[in-house]
Amino acid sequence: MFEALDLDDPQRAAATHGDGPLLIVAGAGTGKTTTLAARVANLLGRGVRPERLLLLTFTRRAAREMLLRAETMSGHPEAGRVWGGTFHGVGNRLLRLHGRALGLSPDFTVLDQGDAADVLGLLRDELGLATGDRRFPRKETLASIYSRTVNAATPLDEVVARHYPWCTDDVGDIRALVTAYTERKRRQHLLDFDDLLLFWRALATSPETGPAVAGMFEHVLVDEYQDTNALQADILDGLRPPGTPRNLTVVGDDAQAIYGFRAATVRNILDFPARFPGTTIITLEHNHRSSQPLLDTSNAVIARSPQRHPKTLWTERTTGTRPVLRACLDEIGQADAVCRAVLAHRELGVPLMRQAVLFRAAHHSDVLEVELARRNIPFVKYGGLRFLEATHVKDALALLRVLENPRDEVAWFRVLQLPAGVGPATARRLMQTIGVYDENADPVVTFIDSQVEVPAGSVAQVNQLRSALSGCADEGLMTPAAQLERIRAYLGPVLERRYDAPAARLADLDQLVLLAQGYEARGRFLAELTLDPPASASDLAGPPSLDEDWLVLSTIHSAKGLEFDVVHVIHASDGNIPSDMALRDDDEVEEERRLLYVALTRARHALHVTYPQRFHHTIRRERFSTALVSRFLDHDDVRATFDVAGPDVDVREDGGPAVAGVVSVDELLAGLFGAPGAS
DNA sequence: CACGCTTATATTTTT
DNA sequence: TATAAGCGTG
Repeated sequence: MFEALDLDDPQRAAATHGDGPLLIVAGAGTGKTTTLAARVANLLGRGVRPERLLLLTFTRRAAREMLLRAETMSGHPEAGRVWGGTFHGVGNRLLRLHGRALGLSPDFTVLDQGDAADVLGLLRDELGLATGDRRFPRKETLASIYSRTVNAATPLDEVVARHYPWCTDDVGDIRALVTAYTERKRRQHLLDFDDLLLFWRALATSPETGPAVAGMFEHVLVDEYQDTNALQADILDGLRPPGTPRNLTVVGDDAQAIYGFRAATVRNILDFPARFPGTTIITLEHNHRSSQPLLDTSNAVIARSPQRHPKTLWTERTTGTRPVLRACLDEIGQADAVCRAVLAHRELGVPLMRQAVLFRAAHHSDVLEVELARRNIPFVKYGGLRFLEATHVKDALALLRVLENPRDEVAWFRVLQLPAGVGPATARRLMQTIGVYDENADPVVTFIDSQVEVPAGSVAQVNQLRSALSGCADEGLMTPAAQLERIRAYLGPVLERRYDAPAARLADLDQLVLLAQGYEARGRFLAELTLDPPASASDLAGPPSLDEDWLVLSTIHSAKGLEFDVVHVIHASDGNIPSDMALRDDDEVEEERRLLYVALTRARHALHVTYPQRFHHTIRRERFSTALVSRFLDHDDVRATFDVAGPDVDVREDGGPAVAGVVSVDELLAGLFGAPGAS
């Protein structure tokens, strides 16, 4: 079955490898997705039951795509029954099945990073840490400190000293806070992202449950291994029963490690052969993606990385256009240059969907997005979408969460403050009254049935909340979507009271109802939404138009593993790549270099790298600074691989307004040919 | 005690 | 930009 598949020799060796640990060191564009999918297909072909296979990927989307390909390759219709997903997603499923042995209730609530920060914020108040004369770290910072400590498996003092030095004096308080946080999560059946990994490891390593869990899987395959952390490595270690062959396959590229901020460590790849004796190592160096001129640039950039596992990528596609490095006057000039290049490639036959604009931080595309909208160039943006972080979306989900887990304190705290006139103090008192903290109480029923004491002006609104909850709780047969419809009806007036323009927010709630369609169980919907939130506006609303073409905008992180015919990297200036925020030590700077490398290696045929020579600070509006090209590109040998272009002086001169005549002609033409309603 | 106002402040990347 | 903390008012 593999003969038809067009694998090169090392790929085939990896796909058909028998039992025992296998490390595939796969350079960018060397077809690791194909190889991994082929290996899954091969295992299925050898008679391994799909449900005895575990495929761990970085995103759920990656798992889906890989299993789809495996299904096509193998002609095996059951690849869908393979256990596939992220570490967190699989941990969630396993813990709902087997968590009872660890004292977990199977209907625990999963907290995302924001929820975790909210819990920490509540405790921060309760412990009186915010009221001192000293500033205490913000709840978001506290959540990062906690998460980093857990994932890096490093003592708190060290993490704080190294990554949060300004919090050194607060370590004692942070420690007390974390103790309270852990205790509260346990009492309220809450698991944060890190708990999913911690409990999974506990499940896998416990003498009681370990053998059963380890026995579930005959083969385990892990993608993007360079971006896993110490905790995840421990989990893999515990995932095979002692004395059986370690049928563990990991794929990764140390040159593409970009999740150090999440405590990922390249040690996992480097130490793999030592940790799993008898490891077979296969290196993929044959690049099937990029033309040689683009590889020359990528190779030159990564060659300066000091801690590199040396690899020489090569390709048969020795011809092709050279990449372009373009300095622009300012962000407007950059947006203009990108639009022109995008349209020029489209004229040459590259659809917008095969082109991507990549950037370091989500807000780097703001100016470009305005320009694209102005020119009627459709696009979807990946990364940086904060749909689930919007207050009104959190409110709706909090109502659902209260119904699912009546002990969920943060959800109650949010829900009870929805009626006007009820603030933090009243909410806290109500939570005591209805028994949120009482293991044997049913707070939802108590709240609905008993007359609780609230401020006189709030009675009517509290009754509306009561009736909304009872409307959802009454019927056990109501689907999550139907419950959300009821919640939306309740929240309508609340949003109208609170916001000037409630329409857009109500539309978000409609999206939420749509996302819930097809789910039978409320708990499952909540957990999956948390673990796999919509990654782009198109995930929510569907593509801009079904028969239309659209440009991809993405953070570099979210573009990991993807490829495009044409890639435009923007804001390639020092301060953005590398980010000013990531200059604390050499390790951080090197991670930024690899980030640029990841961006460059997404391109198949053409690559445009641009940077504005002057850009405005979004914070202090009046100020702008002069930017230099990224330090990773500012070397003669790197520049030599580019065609270098200067600013587009015909667009703007020294920051003045665009030439009036050009604009009015464009507007005239847009009026004649543009879509109805477009200016 | 809630809420609307002001001022200071810190900003990346994501499961 | 958006959140947190502080202050005055009802």
